[in-house]
Amino acid sequence: MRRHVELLEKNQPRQERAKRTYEAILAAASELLVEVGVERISTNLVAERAGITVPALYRYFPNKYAVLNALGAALMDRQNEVFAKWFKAHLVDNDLQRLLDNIEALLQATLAVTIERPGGLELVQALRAVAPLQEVRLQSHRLMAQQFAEIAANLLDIELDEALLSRARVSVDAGYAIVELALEDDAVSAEHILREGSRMIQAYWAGTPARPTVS
Amino acid sequence: MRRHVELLEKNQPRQERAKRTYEAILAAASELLVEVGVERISTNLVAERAGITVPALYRYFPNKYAVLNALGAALMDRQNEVFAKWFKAHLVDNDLQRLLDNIEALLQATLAVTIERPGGLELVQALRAVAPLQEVRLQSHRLMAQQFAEIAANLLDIELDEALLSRARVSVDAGYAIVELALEDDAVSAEHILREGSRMIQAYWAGTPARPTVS
DNA sequence: TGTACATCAGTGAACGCGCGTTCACTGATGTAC
DNA sequence: TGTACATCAGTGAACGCGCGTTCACTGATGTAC
Repeated sequence: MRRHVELLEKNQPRQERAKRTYEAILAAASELLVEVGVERISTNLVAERAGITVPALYRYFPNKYAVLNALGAALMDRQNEVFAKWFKAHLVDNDLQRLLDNIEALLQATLAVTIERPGGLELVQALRAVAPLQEVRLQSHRLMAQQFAEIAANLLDIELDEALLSRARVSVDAGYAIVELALEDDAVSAEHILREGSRMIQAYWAGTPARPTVS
Repeated sequence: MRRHVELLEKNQPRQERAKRTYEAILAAASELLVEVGVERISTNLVAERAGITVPALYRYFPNKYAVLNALGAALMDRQNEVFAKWFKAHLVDNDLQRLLDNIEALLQATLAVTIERPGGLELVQALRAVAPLQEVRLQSHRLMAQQFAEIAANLLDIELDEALLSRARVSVDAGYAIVELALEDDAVSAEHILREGSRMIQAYWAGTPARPTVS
């Protein structure tokens, strides 16, 4: 029913000038995502804002979805990076509890990465709502859940089965829901929301059965 | 920056024929939300699918956002209704534990209501991503959080402060995140996700301090 | 170090199309008498 | 019970506009010699 949309980029920028153009396109798209929204953004608008003509944009991207895809992939990479750094910083002595104690820091860092660039929240919401872009976000969440589940299986000395993977995935998606909630509703306190959200995830994992230690 | 968009409906359908037309518009919009997505849906497309001409659509709605707003409001109403019915069914003997024990049923019912009509998931995602429609969803979530917090304050005999409200809101948004996850990723088992999600919310509330009973 | 030239990068102009929106109009409905 | 007629509902045609996309072209860059 829904036609396939090409998301791959076309020519890669080679010269210096081209790289600036490429970056200008991404920056312009970010701004417009905030100003006019996904449903109104267009290649014409992006090119104009970037200070280039439309055919110049077409040199690098086949359509607007490819532009948003590039932006989305970059954000997902940054989020995955935050996740990896967090493990590196707090995974010591094979201690799951220590990891859990620092979940609030993970949510805060994820929030920070998302608002760092203009249009971060709008981009995440667009990745959810626009079918051709959904896989970018889903893959990122699947990857994080997989990594989380592997580490948990390791620390708890239990098998990585579907139940554990579901647990991890629920945690990942709940974590992002909390970050998005903190960003999208001005009526709530972002600080309180992140704190409560991390408590929820902590409480959830506190009840995970570990293999009884043989002494 | 972002221009104001009129969401109010114009003329109300009065005659029988008009009501059929009105319903046909909503049904067509639902279908097209699935087929072409929010970013591609248009009044022209909706009118054509509904079997009417465009000016007939304009008789009832000022633009496509108003159509989506009407659909969204209807879905939010249904979700609020599910929430109210759930309380009615499981709130007995002032027992919070009993309520928590049945959270999975609430998630299942919410999921059922969302897939009941075509385009349910796509609509929820659109409500998130399209700025003029965001308030519909946010208001619904705020309302549920408020109701949940009031009941919890009552049952636990504690004060309804911002912390409790944050708790309730985090629970509500986590709940919807879980339902959406179950719907949007074919790679996961909806059943497992709902079960784990309800366990998470249960674990979260299990740690809520109640006022110590005076004996 | 200088420059010829192949390649890369970006432009101007044009196209057909679907969009949102409005108009004066015809036809359908339902009710007052 | 019948019908005149006020009101409601929907149409056909038209508009200007921004959209996506392509073309033959000019200009910029950088490197081989």
